[in-house]
Amino acid sequence: MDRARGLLPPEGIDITEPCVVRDVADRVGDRWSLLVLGHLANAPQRFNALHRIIGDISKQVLSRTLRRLEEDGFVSRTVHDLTPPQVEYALTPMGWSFLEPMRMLLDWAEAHHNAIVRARNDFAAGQKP
Amino acid sequence: MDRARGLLPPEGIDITEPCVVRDVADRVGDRWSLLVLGHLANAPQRFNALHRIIGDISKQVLSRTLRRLEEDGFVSRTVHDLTPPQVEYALTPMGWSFLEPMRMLLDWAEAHHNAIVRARNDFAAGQKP
DNA sequence: CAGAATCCGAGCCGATACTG
DNA sequence: CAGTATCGGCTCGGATTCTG
Repeated sequence: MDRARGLLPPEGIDITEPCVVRDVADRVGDRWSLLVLGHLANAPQRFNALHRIIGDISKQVLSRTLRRLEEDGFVSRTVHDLTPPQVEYALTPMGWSFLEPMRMLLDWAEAHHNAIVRARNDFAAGQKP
Repeated sequence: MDRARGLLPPEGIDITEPCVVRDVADRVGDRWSLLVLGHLANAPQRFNALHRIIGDISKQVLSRTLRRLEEDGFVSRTVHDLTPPQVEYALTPMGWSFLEPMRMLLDWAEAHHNAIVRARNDFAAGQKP
């Protein structure tokens, strides 16, 4: 796949600051963050709305996920003082800007998902017998 | 940041298959995989060469990281039967193709690293006192 | 409605020691 | 040279229960 290579600078990829990418991977590489960001990209949502939409996430984990995303500036949390209380989560400008590389990743994942599954099976077949 | 919004389809982001992106995030979201892929993008490397270049990774963890990347088809492993033995790791075509979205992510991470650190500090300042 | 408290199990990371 | 074996610690995810 030489065309892929053509997209790179002569020296390949420069990984001089692993700590930098770690800050992103730590936040976004977990089980639910990408999913939550994807849903907030469709529309701002309240807590239980997100909980219903995603379905198989516990409130505990959703709470932690949202707070971490808020902590790193991907998501904003605004409290409307009503009864019953309403808390709305939305993407910050930084959260919006992250959607572009995120979309690249999702597209790549979808395009290569079958290849990954096949590679896994081939590897297992080569090890077992 | 409406320009970011303009890059998206009307409905935002479609997260209909969370399991698909999980297959990628599971492999690439860990502590070392991106770093290893970045170095193999520069040149194929042998085990101890990678170990020296990366520096602060144990042989144990490097071994596991490489095997998982091999298992999912990002990396190839070829044994040259010599004394002393030589094992060369290189990117597969799929591994090469992954460099493009990966580069997007790295660029974004570098561009927003300071903003993330600032957001973290602001959040901590808002909670503590 | 929007969480917090608590406890559990799984998996990853790391260091050290050993092997063909 | 290129790993494996073993053990420990830590964090993450999940289920359950309780609160303002």
